[in-house]
Amino acid sequence: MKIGELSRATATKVTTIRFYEEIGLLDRPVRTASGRRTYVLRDVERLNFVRNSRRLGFSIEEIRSLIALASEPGRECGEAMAIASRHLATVEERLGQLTALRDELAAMSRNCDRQRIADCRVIQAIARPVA
Amino acid sequence: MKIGELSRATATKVTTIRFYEEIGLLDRPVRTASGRRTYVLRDVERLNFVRNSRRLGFSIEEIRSLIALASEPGRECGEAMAIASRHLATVEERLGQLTALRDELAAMSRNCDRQRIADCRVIQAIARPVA
DNA sequence: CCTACAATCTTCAGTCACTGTAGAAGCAAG
DNA sequence: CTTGCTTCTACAGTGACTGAAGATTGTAGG
Repeated sequence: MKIGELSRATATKVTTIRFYEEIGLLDRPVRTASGRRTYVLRDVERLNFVRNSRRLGFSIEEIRSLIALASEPGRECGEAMAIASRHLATVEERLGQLTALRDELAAMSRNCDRQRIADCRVIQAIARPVA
Repeated sequence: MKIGELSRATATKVTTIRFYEEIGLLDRPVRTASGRRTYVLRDVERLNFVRNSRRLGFSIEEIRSLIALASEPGRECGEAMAIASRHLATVEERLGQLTALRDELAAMSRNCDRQRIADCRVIQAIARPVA
């Protein structure tokens, strides 16, 4: 399996695959005589794991830890839980901030009825000093 | 007013103030004989405008546009509205994604009852191929 | 076999919005 | 005068990629 196939199989850009290898999220693959990377099923699985983790918002560092954990099937999974829970907490927090922000933006847009800039509620709302 | 005072007045790091000047969000201030930057009230207002915009998630480019608009009090504010509305739409979208993600993370954590890694629901959930 | 074109290779720079560092110089108080 | 704070410039680093330049290699059609 060549890099382009792995790319299509996982919906990941070729450059991103090489980048993941560079930073150690993927193992260095076997090369052909002419230097092309060749991959096997395990590489597809690993890359899917990485992509899913990123989609869920885990950082590269967190993914490194999750991979290390996943490779020790005998261990208890408390640490994996801890990583996921911490991440959930930051997502919850970000969600709260984003909701507040949405409300603020919505209020700005609602209150403005297309007057002149001098009276524009949007501009005024942004210009007022931070509380 | 020196840069340190402006920094305290707006809760903005000194390095960030210099950065905003560099990229043109703040005007180049008058310098003292020895080269120190001196600011006036208008600079505090401008910086507050920038900070508020960033807090609301507007990009540097959007802020550039908003500043340009704000400096033409006679114009109609439709364009400012458009920028805010577009931004609101992207925030709404991000909010939806983040909510879905939160639910997914929460489900992962809920279903895992601290078994061995080999059976860990968190690891399994991440490892499964993208739908 | 030749040619065209696609795929791959390495290396490096760019993105965004800052943040931090090093080393030098200015300034005020004790 | 010295101590310690602030400020100065210039540049490197962050995270997670993305893109481009320029060189090879592989492959399909003629």
